[in-house]
Amino acid sequence: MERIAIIDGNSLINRAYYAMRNPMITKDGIFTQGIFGFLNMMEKIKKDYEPAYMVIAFDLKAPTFRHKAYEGYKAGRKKMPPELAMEVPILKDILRAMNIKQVELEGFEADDLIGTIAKEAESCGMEPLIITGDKDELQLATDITKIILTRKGVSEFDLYDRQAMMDKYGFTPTQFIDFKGLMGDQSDNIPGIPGVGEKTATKLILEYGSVENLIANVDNVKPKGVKAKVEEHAQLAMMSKRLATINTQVPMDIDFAEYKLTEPDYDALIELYSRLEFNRFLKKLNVQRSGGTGSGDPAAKPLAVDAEKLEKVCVREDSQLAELTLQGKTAIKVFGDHNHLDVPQIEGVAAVNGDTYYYFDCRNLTGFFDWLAEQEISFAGHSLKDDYYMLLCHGMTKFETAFDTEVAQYVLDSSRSNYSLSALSNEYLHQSLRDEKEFFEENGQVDLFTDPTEQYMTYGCEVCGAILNLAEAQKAQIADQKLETVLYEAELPLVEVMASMEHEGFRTDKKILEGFGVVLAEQIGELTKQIYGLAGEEFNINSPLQLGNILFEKLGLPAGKKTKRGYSTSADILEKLMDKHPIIPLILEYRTVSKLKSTYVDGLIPLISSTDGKVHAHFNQTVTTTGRISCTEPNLQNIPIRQEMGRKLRKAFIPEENCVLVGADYSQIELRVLAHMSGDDALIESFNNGEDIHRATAARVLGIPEDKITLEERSRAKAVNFGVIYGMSAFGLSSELRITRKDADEYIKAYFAKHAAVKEFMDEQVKFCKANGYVSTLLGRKRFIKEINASAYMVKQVGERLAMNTPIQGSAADIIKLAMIKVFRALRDQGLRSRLILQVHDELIINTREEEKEQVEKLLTENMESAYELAVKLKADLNEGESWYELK
DNA sequence: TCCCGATGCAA
DNA sequence: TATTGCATCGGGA
Repeated sequence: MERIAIIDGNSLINRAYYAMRNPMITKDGIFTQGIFGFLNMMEKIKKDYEPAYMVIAFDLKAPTFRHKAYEGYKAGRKKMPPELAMEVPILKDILRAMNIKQVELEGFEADDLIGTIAKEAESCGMEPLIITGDKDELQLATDITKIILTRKGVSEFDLYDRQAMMDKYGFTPTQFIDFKGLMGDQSDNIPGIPGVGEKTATKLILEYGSVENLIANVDNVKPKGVKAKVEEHAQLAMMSKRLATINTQVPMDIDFAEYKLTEPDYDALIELYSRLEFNRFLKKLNVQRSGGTGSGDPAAKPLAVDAEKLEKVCVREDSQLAELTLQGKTAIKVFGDHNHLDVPQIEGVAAVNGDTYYYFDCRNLTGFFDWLAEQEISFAGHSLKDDYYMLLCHGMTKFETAFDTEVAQYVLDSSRSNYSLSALSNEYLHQSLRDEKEFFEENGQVDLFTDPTEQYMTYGCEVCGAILNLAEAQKAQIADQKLETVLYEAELPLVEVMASMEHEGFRTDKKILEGFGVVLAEQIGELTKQIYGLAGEEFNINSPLQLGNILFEKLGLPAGKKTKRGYSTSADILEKLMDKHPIIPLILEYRTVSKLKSTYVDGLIPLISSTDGKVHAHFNQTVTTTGRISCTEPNLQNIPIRQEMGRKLRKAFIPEENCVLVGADYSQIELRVLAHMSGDDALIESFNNGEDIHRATAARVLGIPEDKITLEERSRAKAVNFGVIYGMSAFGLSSELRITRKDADEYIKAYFAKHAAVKEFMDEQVKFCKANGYVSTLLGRKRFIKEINASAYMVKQVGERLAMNTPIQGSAADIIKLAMIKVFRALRDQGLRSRLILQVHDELIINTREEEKEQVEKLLTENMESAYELAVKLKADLNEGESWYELK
């Protein structure tokens, strides 16, 4: 007889949720314990009973026929907590991915659907198994239909058929309904007969068999008290029985073929399990999937490396190194602290080369880094820059990059926020891999008293294995998507350059910063005093909330925009109030000064390494959606320059001894890229003639000669040029230029009239993106833009702007990355000691040995200008100085 | 303690 | 209601 498992979805997830002592929650804040318990229970049922069919019944919010019969039905039942309510839709997604049928029907409870299905199944010759935490469903038991009732949450269960039920309760499943009709049910707010409890109800049922029969023979009922109660509440008892009766005649279509258990949608399931961090289920899924016969799943092909089968060598003595040479591609993972303030300590290095896994215990080896530098190997890693950084700190200088799985994934999809090896391992390999923190939490923290070698060795092998397997999978996708150029020509060669820039660092004069800090502190004190005086009270000037209240409530200034919390106090609002009150300029001044002090003085000083007096910023290659680099701790890409007061900070950034700073910045790189990509004749001609591009734009749009263009007109044209790059709107331009929307609209029209090719280019980007879901840069870098086909107007508008901006910003990023690689290589090839230390989107800075200055200036300019050939010349402007301040 | 909104710095 | 970032602060969960 084929079994069909019929599961009470709401009941089971409720039980699971309350059974768990500790809440389960993912790092993204999704509660998962209900789902987890549910799935465990389901797995157990599958294993123990091997049903051929399965269906899950859910309740709907809509009122049922019981509510209509008795308005108090289920009144006062406490609602599902929101944490659990959030889990239900996710569970439903999982069931869908498992290809398990779900049923729900307006006007009926899950009980009724379950009863109806069970009855139908039985009549079709199946053996129904009902899985629930709800005792009421015991009434559905027959000689064939069995009820599995959860006990102690969901970890154990009892199985009842008709006989088991009679043994336990002494009456039949049907009598169970009569029993409830008499004693009622508090949880469903079924009244029953007041004063009749479990004892009396049991006695009455055993004697009279049913509620109807009891009422018919009420005269015989003893004792008198009970008789009176039954007489008085006969109607109530009948109604209670009706409420407690599960409807097995629900009008629903039952097609058992839909309930047949089949193969799940593995990819969907993996995605969901990954998101829910159900690593155990993930692992089980892998086993099922690879063990499955002929499902024809391409992802089930054998992995390149089986970490468990590698020969494992632990190198703890220098003598072992002497006998060892490595060649060719090597997966690597360096274990060390990622400290940028001091020399990072390296615990050990894991490496897979060929069929052998090596773990080098660096705490015991003295010649390891010299040895490693001599090996003719190319590295494959995940976030190799971090490994390189640590190795650079220990004397290695040259690296060959075979592959980086983090960078590769960034090239495949730059919109992700999580590039962790464990996430990618789940997605590509369907193997769970703990991240470093999880691993050491599970295996005991490393401390002074325990030898961590064993742990690092075990974990390193898993990591290196995953890297090699992941790399193979990614390479195929890189080829499919035609991303080879951007990956192999730009991103991978850049890894070493980024590591080197971090390692070199930027020398920073702490004394200058501290001196600046003192001056700023004095100014802040003075401004604070004056502001308090004008406000008539003391308050936190840094709090937009408090400041807004002072300005717009107490002083009664006209409020501009509102924010979610209150009045906007941003600079552009305050500037409009400049003449309205003397406190305004003081606030703006205070803002400027305190920004400088908190972010750029107080924030920067602790990041200066005491070892070498430099800041070693973190450059990140996988953060921006467009292909730019980003920079943190500190962010050297936003050091002030526009205002003189802030610009003075740059005096603290200085070259090393006997060195000078040499920098060069691309002139109008994004507009040049636009000229090239759009092929706009007017733009191209202006660039080729070496014209001032903003002045030339103004002249064309306004139809007057260049030499008649005023500074005001030039500055407007400049804003429009920026606007074009950003995918401008009339609204955006109008607020930027403080002109009416209509004027801005006309300006834009006039601009596009004179730059038809630009307009055409922009339209084409949007059109392409709508058709293909992505846009591309010069090197073929892609950015997927899901907003582009959104139904909401605003969202779609955003998508269109991204489609217009990304090819330009991204292509400029491509070009400077190529330039960085060329410059880095040129410095090395020419045997120079000068080093690239910073990139700021269109600018490169080299810490230059004085004696190498001319050579460096030449190679920097030349390599930047020849990085990529465009329809217009690339121009780089050179600067030099004794501090970053002087590079202007 | 962590997280988000507001703000402001850069290209 | 203009693109891409990061750091700081206040204030609330």
